[in-house]
Amino acid sequence: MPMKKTYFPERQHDHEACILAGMEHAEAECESRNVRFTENRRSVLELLLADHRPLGVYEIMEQFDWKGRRPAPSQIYRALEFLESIGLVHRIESSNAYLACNRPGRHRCTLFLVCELCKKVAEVEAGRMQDVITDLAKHSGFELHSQVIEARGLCPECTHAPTPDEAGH
Amino acid sequence: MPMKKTYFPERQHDHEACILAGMEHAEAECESRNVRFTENRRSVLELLLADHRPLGVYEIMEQFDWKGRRPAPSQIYRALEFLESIGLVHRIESSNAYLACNRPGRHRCTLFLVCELCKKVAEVEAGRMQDVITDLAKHSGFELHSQVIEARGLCPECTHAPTPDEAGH
DNA sequence: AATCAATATGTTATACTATAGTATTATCAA
DNA sequence: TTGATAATACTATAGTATAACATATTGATT
Repeated sequence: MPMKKTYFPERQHDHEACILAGMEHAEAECESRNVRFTENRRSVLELLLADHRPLGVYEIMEQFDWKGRRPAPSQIYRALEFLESIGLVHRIESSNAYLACNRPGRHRCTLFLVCELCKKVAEVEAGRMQDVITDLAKHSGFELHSQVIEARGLCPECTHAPTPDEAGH
Repeated sequence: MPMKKTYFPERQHDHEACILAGMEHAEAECESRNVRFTENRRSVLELLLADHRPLGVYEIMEQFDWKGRRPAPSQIYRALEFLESIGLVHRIESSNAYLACNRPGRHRCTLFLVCELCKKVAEVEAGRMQDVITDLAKHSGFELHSQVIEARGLCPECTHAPTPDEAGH
């Protein structure tokens, strides 16, 4: 019987390394696209990478303490828009919140598995779904620009032992 | 070559009959579930049925003129929550807006095709996608509760002739 | 170095979306 | 008629998002 692959971040993964890798990838991505990876954008991405949950803009604002100042919402939105445009951040529509991409550049189409308890999100390659949507759109004469595919439910850990401790994180 | 089926409401369909059918179905649905189809709920559904676009809560509030009073947001939200819970209304996550169900009780799983220009929405049966999601969730040890599948792009009419007239509706 | 265009930020204001909480009213069954 | 349940009315507030305009930074060009 094959081991199940959860796609959710492992409880004991090296989170420091995980953040670092994310920042390094971002660095490289900006360089290769010849766009600027400014302090603003860097700070927002760092905050998002620090968590495997999507954060609302006001959560980001609260944690954002860049040189003692408080950023206005538009600052955050601008950074998010930029990060999203180059695939470093995803917006989770059903949560109105933003998630640092965990698998940069690897997915043709992504299904997000959103845990309703601990809020963690897994990104799953969903090429098969992309094909079905493309097909259905074509048959409807619909010119497809983008799609949103999100599943809501309980992650493996929360299914098994949904404790306040897990939920609290 | 087979005729394309758009799933979008036909320009010349009998809209009066369409609204009436929606209200009658709602009536029957509430009766069979033994829940109350109150004035509040009725009014909100009527407003949604009058349009094949999803409406924001504040759009609904503006149009809502029940006995001269102005409802508070929570009134509308309560009606929407009720209508959604029995499948008469869908929430379109990527628009933060609400749509009267066009094909009540007919779909196992729905893909929404959202036109970014005229805002009309088509509901397409997406059983194949449900199967794929169920499968992916199972392999991730994810307990699936619900899913959101929305495509954004241009409807057949707007693809062909995107005029202000069409967009304006 | 000085200039210019393009990009990004700072700031203020405002609009839109959503929920909490409490009091009151309507409905219906016992 | 009383009591339980469901629904509404109302007030307040929290959270999400954009517009508009001024300023500053960057980097290319002269």
